Amino acid sequence: MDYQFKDIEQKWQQFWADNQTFKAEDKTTKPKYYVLDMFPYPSGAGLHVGHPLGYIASDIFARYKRLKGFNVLHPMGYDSFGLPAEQYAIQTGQHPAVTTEANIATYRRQLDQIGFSFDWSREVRTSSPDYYKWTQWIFMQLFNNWYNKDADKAQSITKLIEHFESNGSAGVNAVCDEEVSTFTANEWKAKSANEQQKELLKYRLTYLRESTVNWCPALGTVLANDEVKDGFSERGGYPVEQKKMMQWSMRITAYAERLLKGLDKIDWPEPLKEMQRNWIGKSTGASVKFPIESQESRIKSQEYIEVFTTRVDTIFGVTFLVIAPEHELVAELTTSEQKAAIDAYIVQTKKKSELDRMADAKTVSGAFTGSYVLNPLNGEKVQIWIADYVLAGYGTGAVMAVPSGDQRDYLFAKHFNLPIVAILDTQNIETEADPTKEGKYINSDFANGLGYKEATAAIIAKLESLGLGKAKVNFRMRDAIFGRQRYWGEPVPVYFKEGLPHLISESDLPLLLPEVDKYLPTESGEPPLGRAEGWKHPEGEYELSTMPGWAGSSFYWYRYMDAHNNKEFASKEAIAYWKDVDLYIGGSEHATGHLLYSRFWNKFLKDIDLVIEEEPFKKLINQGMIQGRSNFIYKIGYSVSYPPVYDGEDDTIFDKRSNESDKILPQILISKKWYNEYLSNKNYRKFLYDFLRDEFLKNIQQNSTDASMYNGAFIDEDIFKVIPTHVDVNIVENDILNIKKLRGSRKDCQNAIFILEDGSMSYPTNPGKDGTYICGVEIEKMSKSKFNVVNPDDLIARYGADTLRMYEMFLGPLEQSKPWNTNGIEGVFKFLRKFWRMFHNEAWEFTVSGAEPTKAELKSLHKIIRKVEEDVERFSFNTSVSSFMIAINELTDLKCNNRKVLQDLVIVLSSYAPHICEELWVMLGNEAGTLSYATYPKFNPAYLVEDEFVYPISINGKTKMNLNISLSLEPKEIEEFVLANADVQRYLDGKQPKKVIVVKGRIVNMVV
RNA sequence: GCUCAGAUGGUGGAACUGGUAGACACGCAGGACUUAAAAUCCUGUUCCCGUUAAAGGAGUGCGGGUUCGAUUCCCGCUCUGAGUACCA
Repeated sequence: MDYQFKDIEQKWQQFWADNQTFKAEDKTTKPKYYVLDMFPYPSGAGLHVGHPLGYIASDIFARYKRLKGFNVLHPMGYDSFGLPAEQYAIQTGQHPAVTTEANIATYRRQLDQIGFSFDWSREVRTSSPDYYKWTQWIFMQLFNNWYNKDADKAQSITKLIEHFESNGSAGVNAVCDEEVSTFTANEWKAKSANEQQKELLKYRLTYLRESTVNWCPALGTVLANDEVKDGFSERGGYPVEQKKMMQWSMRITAYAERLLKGLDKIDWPEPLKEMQRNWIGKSTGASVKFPIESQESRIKSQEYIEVFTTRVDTIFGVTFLVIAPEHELVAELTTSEQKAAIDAYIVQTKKKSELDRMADAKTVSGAFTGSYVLNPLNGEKVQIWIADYVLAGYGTGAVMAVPSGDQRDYLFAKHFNLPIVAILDTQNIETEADPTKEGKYINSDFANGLGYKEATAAIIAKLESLGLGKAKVNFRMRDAIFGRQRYWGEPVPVYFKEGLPHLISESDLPLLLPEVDKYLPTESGEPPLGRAEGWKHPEGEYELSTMPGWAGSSFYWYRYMDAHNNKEFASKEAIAYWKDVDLYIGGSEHATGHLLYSRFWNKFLKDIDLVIEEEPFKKLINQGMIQGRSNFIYKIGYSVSYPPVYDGEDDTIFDKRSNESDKILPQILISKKWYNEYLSNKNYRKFLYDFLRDEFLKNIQQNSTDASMYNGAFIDEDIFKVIPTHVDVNIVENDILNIKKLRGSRKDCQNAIFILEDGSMSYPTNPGKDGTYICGVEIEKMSKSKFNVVNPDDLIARYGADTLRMYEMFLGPLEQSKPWNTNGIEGVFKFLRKFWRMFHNEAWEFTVSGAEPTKAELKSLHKIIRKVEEDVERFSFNTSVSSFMIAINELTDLKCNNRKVLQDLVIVLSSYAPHICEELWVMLGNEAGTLSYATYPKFNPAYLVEDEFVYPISINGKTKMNLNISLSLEPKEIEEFVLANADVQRYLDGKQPKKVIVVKGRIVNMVV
C-alpha cells in the first residue's frame, strides 16, 4: 500500500496512549535525562504552527536519548492561571476555570496529533488545587525564612528569633528592610507579640511593603517591571501609572550575587545570560555621605545626603550635587528664594510621562535648591540641584556630579554655568567630558600623582576613616512584587489579625480559590476576592490579592518528578534521582521573568535542603520565533463621481446611485508584477485607469436596469489607486493565488476580474487558461487580523504529523527566528514517501531482501548514523533532515532493499518521524511498541574508510580541476603525481610552480 | 547611545577545526509517461561573457589586512533584527 499517513499516525498515537509507552520510570538503573519544554499558557486561539517548534526539537531529543539508553523524563503541562482567561470572564461572565478547561482540551488534541512522546501521567496544571497547594506551601516557606548574609543562605526564622532572644539585634547580618530597629535581648523579650511580628516581617523572604508599583487601571492590577513595556502593559497595551500600595514582595535581591555568579556555570545562550546580567545590574563603587551645610535651622531630619558612585576617584572633581525631584529632602533643602523655581520644575517633571522623559533625554533641565553640601574630603561648598535625569528609584536618588568625567554632568554644568574641574593630567575637557581612567590625578589633594587604582583605594580608605563613605555594591534589580489584584491566580495563604499577616495552618492547604459573582474589583476598590461571600479565616480576614503569573511556573519542573504526591511537592527520592533539568527548550522572552524567578526559587529551595542542585536548568536552548508570512492581493480602489443633481425643492444634492456603483463594477485585482509596474510606470497606470473606466461603462450597459441613471458618471483619475490587501494565506500556494477559492470565500471578490501575471484576464465566466495570479509577500507577526496564521491541524490533515515535524526542523536552525513558509513542505513529504517506497515493490507490496548489505549501502547507512548523532547532540536538526534526504537518495539509487540496512535506518529516523517508523518497524517483524526503546545503531568508522580521494587541484587558490589520487600516497608523492599530469602541465603553461602545498586528504595548491 | 545576534543564488538554507562556496529542499525551465490532468520520473538551474562542445571572468553586505589558500581569522564601515537605557 502507498504511504497512508493518516491511518498510520492515528494508529500509533492510539497505541502510545493505550500502552503508556512514554511513561518514565522512577526506579531504574539507567542514567536519567530530563528534557523539559516551557509549558504553555492555554490560550483560546489554540496552537499555531510556531508553537510546536520547540516541542518538536525537544521531542526529537527525548526520543533520541531513549534510543541511547537513557531513562528520559519528558513531561508536559499547562501554566493555566493568567490574565486572558480572566479578561474573558469579565466580558462574558464565563468562569475562567471553564474556559481554561476547554482551551486545555484543544491544546491537548492539537499536541496529540503531532505525536509527542510526553509522559502525560505527570501532567500538571498550575490552576489545579492539588498543584497550587504547593505554590502556596513554598510561599509559606519563604515567609518562614530570612537571608543570613554571614551564612550566605536562607535560614529558618526561628533561628533569627533565637538570636534576638539571646543577643538582641546585635550581630545580625541580614538582607532585610532598611529601617530595622536595634534592640537588646531583654528589649526583644519585652516586646509584645505583635511588635515582634512586625519586626520579623522586615526580615522574612516574603514580606509586606509599601512600594511604588506599576498600577494598571484598565486591568485593575499591579504589574511587575517585566510586564510593563514603555509605560504600557505588555498584555493588552493599557497605560500604566505609578502608585503607592501595600504589597507582598519577594526578597530576590538577597540572591542577586548568587544569581549573577550562577550564570557562569550553566550552559545557556550568551545573549540570554547577558540579559539577566543587565537585569541584575551589578555595579561596584562606593557610597559617600555629603554633609549638608546647615546654618539654617530648617534642615533637621538628616545631616547628610548619601550618594552612590562608581567613580569615587573623581570626588575632587565634584562641583555640584543633583538629587531626584522626588527625593525626600527636596522640600527641606529648598530655600525660600528658590521655592518658586523648584516648585515650577517639579510641576513640569510630573507632567512629563515616562515616555516623554526618555524621548527628551537630550534636553538639559534642572533647578537649584539654594542649599549646599560640603565635599567630605576638602570641605568645599557644593550646590544642590534637582534634575529629572537622576532617578529616585536607583541608588540613593542622588548623585555627585563630576562634569569633567561624566557627559551628562558636563552638559548640565555648561547649561547652568557651573564650574568644571579637571582631575586627571591627561583629561581633555574642552568640548565634552572625558571619562578616561588613565593618567595621574591633579587638583585632588592627597590623591595627586596617583593612578586610578591607588587613588580609588586611598579615597575609600580616607572616607571610611572619616565615617563618611564605604565601598559598596549596588544592584539595579529590585525586590519582586508578589501580588496581583486579580481573581484568576493562587490565593495567598495568609490572614490578617490586628493588621498583621499570619500564615494559615499547613494542614489547611490548599487555600481554595473561592467563587465570586463578578470578576471585577469591589465597589470599595478591593480585589475581586473581596466579593467572595463567607470566605473568612476564623482568626481574621484573608489576603485578597492573588499571586502573580510567575508563582506557579517557578518550581513546576520539580512537581513533574512526582506529580501525584500529596504529602510533598516532590519526594526526596524523586528529587534525588531526577535532580535537575538537563535540557530546557523555550523562548527568550522569559529571560528576565520566569527564568530569573525560577532560579531564585530554586536557590531558596536548595538553601532549605529541599532540592539538590543550585541551578535548575543545566542547558537551555531558545527556539526562534516563527513569524507570519502574509500574502497580499492588489485591489484597485476607486470612487465613482456623478455630476450633481438637484431635487428642485430645496437645492440639496441627492444621489442614491453611488450606493449601487459598487455592485455595478466588480473588484479588479492585479497580479504582483503589474502592481510593481503600476508603482514604477506611468503608462501602465494610465492603462489601468482606462481598463477600469471601460469595464465600468461595459458593466453599466450589461447590468444596470436603468443605464441612463449613470449618465455623466466618471471615475476620478486622481483618486484611483491600487491597494495591497491581506489575503488568507491558506488559499495561496507558493504565492500563487487560488482564484476559485478566493471567489468562494469572499463576497466582494466573487465577481472580481483578475489581471494575471502573463497579462491575461480571468473573469468569473471565463477563468483564463494558463495565467497565474502571484500575490505579494510581507513578513509580519503571526496574527488573525493579518490572515497569515497557519494552523498545524490543516497541515497534518494534508501531509501528516511526520512531515510537519520534519518540515519544521528543515526550515532552518532552531535558534533562528524565521518566517513560516509552507512552500517547501512538499519536498519533505516526498522524502517520506520515497522512504516508504524503499520497503515496497512496484505494486506497493512490502518486500525486503535478506541479502548481505553491500559496501556502498553500509557506507550510506553509517554516514547517516554518525551524522544524526552529531547533529542531534549539537541541536542542528535542520542539517540532519538534509542528511536523511541524501541517505535515502543514495540508497534509492543503489536500489537498496536490504533488511539489515533498512532496520537500522528506521531506528535512526524514528526520533524525527516516529509514526512511519513504528509502522515499518512492525512490518519488519519487530514487536509493536519496542521501537521507542530500541538501541541506536553503533557507528562503525570502518565502513567510511576510503582508499582514494578526489583532490581539488588549484593554482593560486583557484580550483582548476580534480584528480583522483590514492590516499596511501604521501605529500611528496602526490606532488610528483600531480606535476606529472598532462592537464596540470597545460594549466601551468610550461611554468615551474614556485611552491606546491599538499594537504593530505584535502587539497593541492600550486603557487605560480 | 550601549550590548548581543546576523547579512551566502529567484527562495529557505549548507559548508562543524581556514582547504572544491551554493549540499539538501523549494521554485523555475525543458523532457518522459498520459486522450488530458493530477501523481510520478528524468535533465538543467549563482551571475556575466560566450559557444557545436568549450574556454574565460566575477562572486558569500562594503572597504582593507593576515595567509599558498578566507563565507570562516583580524581592523574599519553599512544595513537588518533583538534586548536595554538619563543606572550615577
